Amino acid sequence: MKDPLLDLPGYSLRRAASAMMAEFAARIEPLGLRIADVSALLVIGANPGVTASQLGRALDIQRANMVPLLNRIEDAGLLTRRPLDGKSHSLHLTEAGEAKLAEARATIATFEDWLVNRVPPPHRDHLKPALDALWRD
Amino acid sequence: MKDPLLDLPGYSLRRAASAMMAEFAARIEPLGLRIADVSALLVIGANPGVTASQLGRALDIQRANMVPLLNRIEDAGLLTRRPLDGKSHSLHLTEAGEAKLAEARATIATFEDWLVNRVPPPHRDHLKPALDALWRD
DNA sequence: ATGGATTGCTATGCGCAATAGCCAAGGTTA
DNA sequence: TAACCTTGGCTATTGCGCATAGCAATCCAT
Repeated sequence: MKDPLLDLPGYSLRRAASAMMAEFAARIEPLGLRIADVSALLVIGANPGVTASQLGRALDIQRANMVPLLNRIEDAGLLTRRPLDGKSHSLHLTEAGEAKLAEARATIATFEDWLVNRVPPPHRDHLKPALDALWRD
Repeated sequence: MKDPLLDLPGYSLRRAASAMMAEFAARIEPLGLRIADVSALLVIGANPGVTASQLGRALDIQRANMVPLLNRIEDAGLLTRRPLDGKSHSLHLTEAGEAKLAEARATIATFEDWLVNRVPPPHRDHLKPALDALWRD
């Protein structure tokens, strides 16, 4: 069957992202985490005390959608919210959060290696710069 | 703020795909179509008479999810379902469907050019092969 | 002819994102 | 200081894409 979609870079991007997200979600699920959780843990871990809105801006997640995300990882005992000035809250990982983050980092490293190694060597080093040009301003 | 995500090719892939899909959805929305609709129209247009399940396999969309998709473009008068053998249906574009597909193709061409040209020339030709390696078997 | 596979479908749920609106707290300007 | 606008966190709702489970009818292979 003819498939005109196979000529479209945009379609390749869509399918590749979908496949890789499914793979990563499967690898991170045993840790009890979702993809969005992992991204939040990484940023909080690298920036203890960030506020929820700062985190949302970094992840490009709306304020409204940060709420259930932070609730979930707080309920899991990975995160504490501390009132900062009566309006903002600062976010910090608990010890369990730090431990979970360490596990996640190992999973991420393995996954990223696996992903990059799927790309044939001649193209490998071009993938990330090309992708970054598509979304970073 | 430190952002460890920016070093991860997988994250770049996720963000790039999200950004490009949003852009394409915005460009195709004036035609009254969604991204999934366009992919279906393209494949049906190139393969008149395909069955719904063949189409679903090409697009990697579950049978169950094909139903509302095909209903929608049929209700829009773009598609006819013809009984093929009492079990399968063959799919054909109507004249309106062909016309809409022609419009969509123009939008797609413009979009794909725009997308590819966002990638700096040194990386440009590597993007699609790299992406294809991530999802095509 | 029987059993297994396929087709199209309903129903339902999940994950992620978007919008509109609310209230309290901060910042800015008159 | 008072009025104003903005920001932060939140609720509630919606949409989209995708997944699973199950069903009835049909086709196919042994």
